[in-house]
Amino acid sequence: MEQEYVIENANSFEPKQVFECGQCFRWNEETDGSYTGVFGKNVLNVKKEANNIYIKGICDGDIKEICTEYFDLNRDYEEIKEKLSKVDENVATSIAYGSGIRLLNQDLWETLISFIISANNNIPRIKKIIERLSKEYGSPIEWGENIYYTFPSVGQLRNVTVEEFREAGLGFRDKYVADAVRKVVSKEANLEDMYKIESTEILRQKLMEFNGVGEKVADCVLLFSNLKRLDSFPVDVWVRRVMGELYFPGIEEKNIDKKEIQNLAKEKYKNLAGIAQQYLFYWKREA
DNA sequence: ACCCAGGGTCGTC
DNA sequence: GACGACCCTGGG
Repeated sequence: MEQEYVIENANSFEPKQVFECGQCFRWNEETDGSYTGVFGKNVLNVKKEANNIYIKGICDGDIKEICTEYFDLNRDYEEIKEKLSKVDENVATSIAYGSGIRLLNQDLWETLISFIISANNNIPRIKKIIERLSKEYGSPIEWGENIYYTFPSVGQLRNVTVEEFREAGLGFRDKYVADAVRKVVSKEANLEDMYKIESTEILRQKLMEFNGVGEKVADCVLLFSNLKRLDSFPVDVWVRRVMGELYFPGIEEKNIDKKEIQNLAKEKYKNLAGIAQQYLFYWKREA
């Protein structure tokens, strides 16, 4: 049954920014400017009018609880923006540009697989592949006249062959995803245990034990999944570009050491580096 | 037609 | 630590 939830005075919640800042792949814009997406066993539509957020859809539980968790509603983004704006003029500008960005609390398994697929790939194609996997192996959810599909669970992928992943369009990442499924099924890797690990660095190493997960993918999973390591600072081509322009003037992009970028980020943005990354990423990509 | 880049990682040297 | 290969797709 359809449920509804309204967030009033939502200053730090702009659907376009939340869903297009690169953290998620399953939210799509509707003709009216609202966004519809699938996460867990939920299908929701999110629309902003005046300064309110109107959410409706099919929920696997209480919509308010589910939204509070997923949309990170208990975190004070006003305070975060205030803190980060003080770092320097550059960040302040990027925050003014994407002041409605929030970090979603996404399922760890889905985030892990999604970002393995993201390697050396572009966003439209990543979205297509994930949609195809969901349709092929996920579970259907009916809402109105449409059928949506959940992201496939470990169990739903356990018998999928490398060849079948290749057919789904994963390209050379087919073997990585198949191996991740195998590791979790065989309990060689345990995702639940990862929540118990305190050190972001150790957790990062743990994630990198998955084939196809290097530093960048691990950092994205740390930041964008419900592991919620806000101190993680993924450096991709866009972030490298913007950080190079802002803090390493005159040096050619490819010559900037990635470690140096991350050290600088940690020093400047401290434990909010990941959120700063999102403001900078969105700013550079959109503007 | 051709090349290039895309939220990189891996194997090899 | 550097370097090329890698599936595939869209855009110049």
